[in-house]
Amino acid sequence: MAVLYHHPAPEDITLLPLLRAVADPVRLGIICHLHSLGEANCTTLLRGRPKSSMSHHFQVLREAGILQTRVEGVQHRNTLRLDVLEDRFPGLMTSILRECPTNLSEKG
Amino acid sequence: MAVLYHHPAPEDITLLPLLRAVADPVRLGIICHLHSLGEANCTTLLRGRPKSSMSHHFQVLREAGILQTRVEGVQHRNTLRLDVLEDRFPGLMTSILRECPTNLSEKG
DNA sequence: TTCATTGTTCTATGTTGATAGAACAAAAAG
DNA sequence: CTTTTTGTTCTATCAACATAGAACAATGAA
Repeated sequence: MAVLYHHPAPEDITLLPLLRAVADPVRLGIICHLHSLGEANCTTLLRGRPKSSMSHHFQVLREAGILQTRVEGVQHRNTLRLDVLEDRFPGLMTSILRECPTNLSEKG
Repeated sequence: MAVLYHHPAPEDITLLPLLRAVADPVRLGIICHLHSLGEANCTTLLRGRPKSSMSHHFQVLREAGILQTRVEGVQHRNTLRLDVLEDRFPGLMTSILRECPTNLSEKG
């Protein structure tokens, strides 16, 4: 897993890929959970889904510039890049996060 | 064309369909053009695309609550529902419209 | 009525992308 | 070294959706 993640620079984050990434129920869920948890690894957010699926979604979010991944031992910890996103597209993430269900623990 | 359009009520506009609708290059283009033109019919925004495709995209935008269509004679005039959207998802459309190319006439 | 314009509906096609199993890779623990 | 945990990569499959042609419907003009 000595994977070298590529996190796009702020200038390279563009609207369309970002909207595409966000326009998916699973990924929207990931975003909301990351927002409430602050940081989380892939396995934490599986809900019966296969790891390969989640890994895919994290990759999409990463390449869209929405989250960044930090390797710590065996785990890959993910965080939202809120500052960067707010700087790049003011108000966008805020308006999306506002729609997150308040009680995320209902399903885990 | 005595089509009865269904425009969802503000409460029935939900985030995921809205994001889905917006996460498409053609529809993003339509949105930007509508924003700069104020109002436009389908044919005005064709750029070599078949009418059926555009009609489809307008339908998606309409059902997502992004625009409303007003029939005037043979033409169907479309407008963004900015007030409703701003009320429902504050800041979202604003942050998207901010990314519209300033010179929309480059390609039409 | 006849024709032109506008846009929808129907249908088919093709492409993109989500899902998921299996094999693999890396790190830490035993 | 072996095992366990974590997550990626590869591959295949399936579903959703964009594209587009053709026929149709409605309005207005000639």
